[in-house]
Amino acid sequence: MDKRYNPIDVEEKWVDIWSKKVFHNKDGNDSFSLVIPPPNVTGTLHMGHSFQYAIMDFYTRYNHMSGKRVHWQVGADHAGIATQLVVENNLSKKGTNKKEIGREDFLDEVWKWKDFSEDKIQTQIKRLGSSVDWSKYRFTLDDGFSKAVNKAFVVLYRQNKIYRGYRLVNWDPSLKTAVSDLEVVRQEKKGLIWHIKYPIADSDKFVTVATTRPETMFGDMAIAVNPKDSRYKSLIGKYALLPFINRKIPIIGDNYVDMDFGTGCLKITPGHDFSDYEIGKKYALHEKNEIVQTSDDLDDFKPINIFNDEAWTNENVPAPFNNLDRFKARKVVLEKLSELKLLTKEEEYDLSIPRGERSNIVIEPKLSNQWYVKTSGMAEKANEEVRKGNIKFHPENWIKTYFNWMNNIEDWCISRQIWWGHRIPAWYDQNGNIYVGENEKDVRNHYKLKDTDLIQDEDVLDTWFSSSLWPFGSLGWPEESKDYKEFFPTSLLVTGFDIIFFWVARMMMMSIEFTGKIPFKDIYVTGLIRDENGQKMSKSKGNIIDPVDLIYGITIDDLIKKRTSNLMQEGLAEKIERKTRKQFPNGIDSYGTDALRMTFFSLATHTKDISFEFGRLKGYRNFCTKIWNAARFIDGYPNERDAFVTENDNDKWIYDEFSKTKSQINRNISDYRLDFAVNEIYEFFWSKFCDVYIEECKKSGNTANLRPLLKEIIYVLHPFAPFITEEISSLLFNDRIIL
RNA sequence: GGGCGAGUAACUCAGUUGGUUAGAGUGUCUGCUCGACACGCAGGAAGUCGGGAGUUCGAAUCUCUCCUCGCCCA
Repeated sequence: MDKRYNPIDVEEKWVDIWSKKVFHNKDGNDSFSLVIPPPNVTGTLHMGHSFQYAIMDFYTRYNHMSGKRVHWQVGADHAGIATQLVVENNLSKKGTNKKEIGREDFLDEVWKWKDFSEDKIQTQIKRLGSSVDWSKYRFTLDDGFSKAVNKAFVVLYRQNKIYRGYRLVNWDPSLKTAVSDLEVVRQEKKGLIWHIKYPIADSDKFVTVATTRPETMFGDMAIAVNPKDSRYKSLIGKYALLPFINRKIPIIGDNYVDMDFGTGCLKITPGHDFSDYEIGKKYALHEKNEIVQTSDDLDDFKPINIFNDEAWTNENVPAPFNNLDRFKARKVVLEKLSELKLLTKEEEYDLSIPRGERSNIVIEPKLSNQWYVKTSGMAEKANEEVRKGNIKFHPENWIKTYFNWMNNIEDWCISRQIWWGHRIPAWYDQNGNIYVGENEKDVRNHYKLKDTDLIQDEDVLDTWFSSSLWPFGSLGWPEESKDYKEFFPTSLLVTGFDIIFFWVARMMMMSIEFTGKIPFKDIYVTGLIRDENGQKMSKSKGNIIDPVDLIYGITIDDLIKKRTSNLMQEGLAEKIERKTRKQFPNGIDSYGTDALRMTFFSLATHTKDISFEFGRLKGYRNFCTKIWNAARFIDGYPNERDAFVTENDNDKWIYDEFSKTKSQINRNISDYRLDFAVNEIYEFFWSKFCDVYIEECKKSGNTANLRPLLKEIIYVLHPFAPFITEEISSLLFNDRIIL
């Protein structure tokens, strides 16, 4: 054995063996299963993935060693918008775009990218030693999974739990698709609010509204005031005239209006604001002969839309305001209002601007036809399981976050106007009638259509719709497959708190809906890995660390190359280079996978933000070397006995300590506290086994117990550090820990 | 506005549910090339546990309050 543990060769040897192996334990009594949160095929894996996979691998190996039948389901997610964007960027670098090459060729490009990315991801998962079952690999767009997705859609539709609706959605004008509430991020920003005078019809008076979005005035359909507001009480029932277009809009009284906000008069633009939409609906606002009217019949409600798909003003907006983008339109409106002396005030105001999480462009509420999942009933069933304790969060405090969202859940918009994804299994005839079925043949059968021309919906499903089926879909549902029967519900889900709403909650709802069972019993919620200063790792900050570079090490020049390539912003490269050189003057050392894993475990505390720390990584590399050297020392003694025999006080003491350590570790593992567990084994191995027991053995010459004890310890250590323990086991004991 | 969380050694963090002198890793200081290991060994320094008040025999831990930061939802 080498004097210093050299992880790379050892690890590559076991990676090769394990990636061909099926970790199963066919004859085990109990079963333990978990599904990988399928990584997006957008590129490569990051620290967060490695972190979670280390934890999943820990539990898989641990349960495997305790004799259970284990199954860790592996796969990848097509990640609709995200992947499509990557490929679109690649195309634009080549000087073309998706429109130019068309839907079919574009999808070919995406599939090529998927293969490329998938290959990298698989190599990475293997390199971490992950004990997944590669023979069961699934992709969310593979044939079987797509069947599950279609089936789910059709079943929900036929139970009236999916519907198509024309309403206001979050529209991303650059991607030209609807996105869900969760995909919109709010940005706090100082902005302006304007006071605008609208003439009152048949009068020489004015009413002044305050708005942050003057450009939407062409979509105004009412002015609302609080009925208790003495300033405006008398105006209720009268009409205002919309400047420039002279549309007559009613002044309505509604308690919704906050008297202290702005002027106390609110312009109501149902086609371009979510709250206004609700008010517009309440009064069923609709325009007839340039006059907006109210009604008691909801069917009359007809909001006015003033933007096209790219959020440029459309034909409902007169010249000179039409055919302008929103920001230009605002400018022109303000200028003209000012000329007419209708702009009375402009003041600073704190804005909360909605932006697309992927595109970063300002989201525009837009009226459109979309598909929705009715969530309220499903949410209630999921909540019930959580309340009863059948599904547990660890740390349990996340239950609050979960309920906070679930109790206010809204219907889920699941259609996206993109190309990469599961095409919505709905067809239309020439009259616009909707037919839903798993495929066209199924549709024709089910609806008894013969030669009717049918056109399939152009849209695809939200990626999270398919992901929500992952725990059972990946195991074979809707087929009653062997894996589904054996491993569903799964035992454990390991995932980040950031996708509790996106994914965890939705899996719960869908799983109960389709299988009648919960998808998992325990949820191990992890924090997010950040850099050493607690900063989020990102390309633009130039602080990304690739887990592979911690395993193999990387030179400073290569690291800089990695961090500064494909930067979106000019001038950033120099800054990143300076920072990187300062932090890693000599590049990054090789630490090996076991050290990285144990570092992750020690960082898996109950905190949300996890600062990734090199000091700790170094500490666990030292620990690996310590393990190696202890084994090397013990290897110098002959094999005298197979089992530990207590012969003296030293033996008794260490064996006691060992038992205590084991039971403590087992407790920590079932409590999902791997940080405690890894401390426990570290402390035992170093301070007790090495510093005291081995030293005493040396002194007394009673060394016969060293080998058998080491063997026992190596087994406890294995889920923490699988590579080094397996290597020592084969070197010293000619024995495989994982069979 | 509602909710959640953080503030403990120079740095990054634990503190397993109120119990002896508050812990770890890294860093730092002193001394060690002594037969496993300098990625080591032996020893050491280092903390008003964000501030204040309270409950208690006893508080980093419970209560109140204030300050500073962060996240999520509207």
